[in-house]
Order: sequence, then structure tokens, then C-alpha cells
Amino acid sequence: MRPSKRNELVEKALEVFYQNGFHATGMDMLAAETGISKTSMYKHFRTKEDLIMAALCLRDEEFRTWLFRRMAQLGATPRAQLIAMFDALKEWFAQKGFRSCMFIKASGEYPDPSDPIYLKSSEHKRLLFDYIRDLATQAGAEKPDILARGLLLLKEGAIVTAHLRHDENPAKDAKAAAKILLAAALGS
Amino acid sequence: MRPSKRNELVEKALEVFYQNGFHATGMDMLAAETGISKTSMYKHFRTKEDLIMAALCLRDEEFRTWLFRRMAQLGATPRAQLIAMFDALKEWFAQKGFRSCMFIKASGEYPDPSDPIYLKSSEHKRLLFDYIRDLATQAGAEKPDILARGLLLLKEGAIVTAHLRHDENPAKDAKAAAKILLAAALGS
DNA sequence: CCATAAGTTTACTGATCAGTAGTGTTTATT
DNA sequence: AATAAACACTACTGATCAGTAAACTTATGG
Repeated sequence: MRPSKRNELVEKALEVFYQNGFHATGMDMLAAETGISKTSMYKHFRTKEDLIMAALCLRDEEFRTWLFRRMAQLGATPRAQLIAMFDALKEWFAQKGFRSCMFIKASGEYPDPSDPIYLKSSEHKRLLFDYIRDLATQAGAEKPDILARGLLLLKEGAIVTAHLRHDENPAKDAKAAAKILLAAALGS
Repeated sequence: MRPSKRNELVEKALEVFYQNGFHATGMDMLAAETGISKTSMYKHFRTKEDLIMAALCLRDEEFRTWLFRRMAQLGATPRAQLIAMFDALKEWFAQKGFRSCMFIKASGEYPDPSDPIYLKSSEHKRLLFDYIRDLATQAGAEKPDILARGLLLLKEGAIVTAHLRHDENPAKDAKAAAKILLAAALGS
């Protein structure tokens, strides 16, 4: 499979898994959606799980790249970037295909803690934490871990709530709460 | 089906759906787990979706009853009860069968906003909000809606994070952040 | 004790699941 | 133009999916 074809498959798989769920999406449906034959798919991904893992890896890269870049664009200082995370989230929630976090959903469908899919989801959240904690340190927090964990609780809560109410307002609420946490940690 | 048998089925379905996921759990597996024949199951639930809905309704009742009672036991004043929500969550996260929130998972597997399963999940969150907002009002908050939404963001974030890291510490982090939000809304 | 309802067993439907075999067709490289 | 890899097509496997039919057994209430 030419790299382009392979990428096309992974990108489409990512989209369909995200919109439809993992168990609910069959390989036949993916073959129909992409126009790529089942045989070709199985040439490059030994199992459905392998394809799911490839999609999750792509998503992990894409999402972190997008979020961190957007935070840097919207905020000049580390502190401003931490707040800008919630402006970026608001943009995400307002996108018409928004359906919560891919990794929250993946760990919901594959809840066994030894499952590679669960582990990848867990890793994604850890990578986000590492970055936010570094920003909290740069912002001068005395306890950057505590601050980062508090902000990320607001982030995860906003994602789940935006999905279940299908509006983007939770980002606004989370931003307001984040400002209070930041003021408490860094002084106003 | 005698009510006891019917309840037995719904309770077992609730447990297995929660642990295993919805699409991943077949009706045959439920029949095997409960010892109740498939025919009998379909006598009382026309479809799998009907059974899922019954399980979700039971969960909604049980969870809200448990949470609100535990908050009342652990907190004397409305303000103390709001903080006690996170102590109750910590107990929940530490239970060995804990696997995130049933309704977050349900809405992940049935993301269509017109699906009854999605709607029930949405309703559950709304009922929680109503109760927390009332407590915030009783606690004397100027903007009880804002306070309630902030606290619930922390709650949802803690649930998701506790699941993806499989430990109960997020409850502690959420409680610390909640105290800050409460102090900002009500004065320390 | 009898009638009725509740529940069981077995076997089935047609659809879909993940994954594979074998054969043909396109495409890029040389 | 020749060759080889990448790809598609059709058809298949055995398992499992949701849901049903028909006959049998058990328990309950009058």
C-alpha cells in the first residue's frame, strides 16, 4: 500500500471510529467508506485492534500538536497560555463534528487496564499533564502538580459536559473556574 | 416474569453493561450470566435497547440516591455537603469495580443526540446539576449556577481521570480545587 | 385440583462480525 | 516493454449478533 493510501485509511478510520464508536464500526463499513478493499486493509493492519491503535496514535499526535500550538497563539505568557487552553477547547467544542474525547471513549469501550487501547488512552492524558505541569512551573506556581491537575480536571469535565449537553458553554465555565484556581496559585 | 426475576435481570444487565460496555455485551452473554433464558428476557424487554434503558434508569436512581445521601451524611451545612461530594466520589473511585460513569460511557457508545440512551444520559447530568445548584443557593452563593457548574466540571473531570489513571487521587485534587471555588464564591 | 401465567429448552432466522484465499487488475519502476 | 509490487474483487470461513417459534415444565392463585 502506498503511504498515501495507508494514511487515507488511518485518517478515515479515525473519523469513523470517533463518530460511530469502535465496536459499532465494522471493518466492512470502513472498506465501504474508504473504497479500500478489506484485503488491502489487512495487508497493513494484522487486526482491527492494530488499526484502532494506529488511529489513536495519529489522534494523539494531532490533538496535542493542535492544542499546544493554539495555546501558544492565544496566550503570550505561560499563565496566559494556561487560560487560553479553555479558549482553544471552546473552539473545539463548537466544531460540528465534536463528539467528546476520543480517548475517554476508547477507554470506555476497552476498559481492561492491560489492553493496549486503554494504555494508549492513559498515555495521552499523561502527556497532556506533563506539558501543562511544565507551563505551571514556568508560570511560577509553588505546587505546579496541584495546579496542573486542577486545570486538567476542569478540562476533562468541560469535554464530557460539552458532549452531554452539546453546547460549548462548559468551556466558558471552565475558563472562569481556571482563573480562580490560577489566582489562588499565583496571586491575582 | 416475577418482579424479582425481572429485577435480577436488570441488575445483572446493569453490572455487565457497566463492566463490559454495551455493544460488547450480547444478549446471549446476559442470558448465560443470569441463567434467565433469552426467550424470557424478550418477554419483558422488546429489544436490547429497552433493556439498556431499564438499566440506565435503575442506575440513575441508585446513583443519585447514594450520592445525595452520602453528601448529607458527610456534611452538616449545604456548603459542607458540596465539599463532601468529593469525599463521596473518593469512596466510589476506591471501589474495586469502579469503571467511570455509566452515562459518560453510554453517551460515548450511542452519540446520536436523538437516541433515547443519549437523552437519558443527558437527563442524568441535568438532574445532578439541579440538586447541586439548589445546594449552592442554600449555601448563599450569589451566582449558584456558576458555582454549581464549576463544581460539576471538577466532578466529571475527577471521574474520567480516576478511570484513566485507575486511582482515587483525583477526588483529592478535585476537593482541593472545589474549596478554592467555594471560597471565591462564598468567602472563606 | 385445576387453570393460568411465568419460565425454560432447543432450534432456528438472516445479518453481521473479524479475518482469509485466490485470482485478477492497476501502477510505478526499470 | 517487462517486471513486480500494490491494490481490488468475489467468495468464503466460523463465530456471534439481535430476535423468534414452538413445545415443554414449573409455580402460583382461586
